[in-house]
Amino acid sequence: MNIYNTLSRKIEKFIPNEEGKVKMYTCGPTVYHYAHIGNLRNYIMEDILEKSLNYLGYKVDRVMNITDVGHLSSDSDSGEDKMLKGAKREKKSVLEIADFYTEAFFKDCQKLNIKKPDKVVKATSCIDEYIKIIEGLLKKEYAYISNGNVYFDTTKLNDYYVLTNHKEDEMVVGVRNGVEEDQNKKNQADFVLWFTKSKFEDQELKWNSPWGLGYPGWHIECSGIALKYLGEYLDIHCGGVDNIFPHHTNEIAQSESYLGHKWCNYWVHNEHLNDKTGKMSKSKGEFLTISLLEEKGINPLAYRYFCLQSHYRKTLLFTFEALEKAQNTYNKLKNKIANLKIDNNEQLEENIIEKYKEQFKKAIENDMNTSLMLTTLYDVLKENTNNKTKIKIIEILDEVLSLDLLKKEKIDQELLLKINELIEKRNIAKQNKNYEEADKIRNELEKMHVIIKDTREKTIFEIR
RNA sequence: GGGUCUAUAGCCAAGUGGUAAGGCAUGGGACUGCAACUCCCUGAUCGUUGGUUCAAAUCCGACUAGGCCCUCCA
Repeated sequence: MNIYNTLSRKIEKFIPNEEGKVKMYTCGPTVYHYAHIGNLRNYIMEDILEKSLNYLGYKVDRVMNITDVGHLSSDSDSGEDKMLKGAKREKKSVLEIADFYTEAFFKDCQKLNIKKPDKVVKATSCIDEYIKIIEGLLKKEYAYISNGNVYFDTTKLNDYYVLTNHKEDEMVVGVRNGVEEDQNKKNQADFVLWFTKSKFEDQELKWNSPWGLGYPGWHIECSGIALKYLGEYLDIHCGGVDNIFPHHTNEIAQSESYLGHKWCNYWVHNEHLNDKTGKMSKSKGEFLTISLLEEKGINPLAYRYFCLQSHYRKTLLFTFEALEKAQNTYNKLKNKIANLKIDNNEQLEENIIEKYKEQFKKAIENDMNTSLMLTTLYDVLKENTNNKTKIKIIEILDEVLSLDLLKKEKIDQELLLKINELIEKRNIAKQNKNYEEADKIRNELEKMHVIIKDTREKTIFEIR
């Protein structure tokens, strides 16, 4: 497989440390609020990556963290803690908030057919690991203590800005509003590993440490969890492009200084979902959640399709119009597939299956080109072969795409009776040329989300 | 100001030096009582501008526009 590596800024051939196995770490959500659909684009693409690697025959060992502690909105020990802010907003404890939104997050994932990673780890469950790493960094003098907090000394590294090519003197400090500089740091680029001094008097979660009662800095969390669950050598680390700096840059600094060798070979970053004003965020513009889309009549899987049409390294512009079109496309595709009727005498054409498995593989290997993966689907539909073979191929491809292409809605028996009754009534009306009555029934069915189709033999229907 | 990414039809896109895939939308037609579904037909000098080359959407330079990052973030 070829994949773009932020470390080299090039598309590289993917070679894991251990043949046939992939150790993959993906930055998870901070569970202080619902995920918006922009966040979820990232998880959809990571899901495709994991499933693509499976498709290529790799055994993927994947870990995702849940940030349920100490996510400061600023570098200094001022500002607000996001978890705490969420807790205050809803008058709950930090842990209650974390549990609630973790569950909400995985519910959204489920609706989008995003597989839950085998290992999902809460940040608060690995405090000992962070302390161990910080102690190691202090011992090696990569870290120092200042006014109660422990900081990472970025001047100890030859190349701190491996991911970005930033030049320190040309960086603007506090470019974002509300960022305060921490006066305890020795250098501008240093970052906190452990806080004991906090201006939050009501910080709920604190742990004992060699440096006093406190809580971990944000970046140490991912390093700690990855090292604990995936070992010293990581193959792939994923996240959104906004995490390249400082989060991932700092992870590399901590982990490699602690380990004394290179840590992760491939850094894979997903581009954002933008609205017309730019990056979607929880703090500005419309806060679009999966539930909100559903309220507007959008199938979550149509949103998944919308994302797959594009490429993970390209910003994608969100509009309701574009999404509705994607839903239309998705429905058409499902219709076409549903119309493939199998004749029992049909034999699977293995050479055709192989041909498309290969085509799909090429799309994956081409830097995870999801748009080409979807094209493969359309090629299959047009292929000169029997339906049994087509369905077999679609089944194989859908293991990666996860669009429920072959899934039929389960219909409640009572509803089914009602629908058939109405259809029959309509057909009688039609026979009597009572079209007014026929159309009335059709409208009634439409209100029940039942779309009918008159075919030569009989009237069939589907539920949207 | 610095870093980084992007630019192909109304939209999403393929393309990896040999003369622009595919999908949706649009328009036309078949089918239908009218629709829907389905099927057939329907569109591009590839942001601008120099250069390299027999040949450039593709390589190089400049410019333009936009996104993201520069200590919240997917």
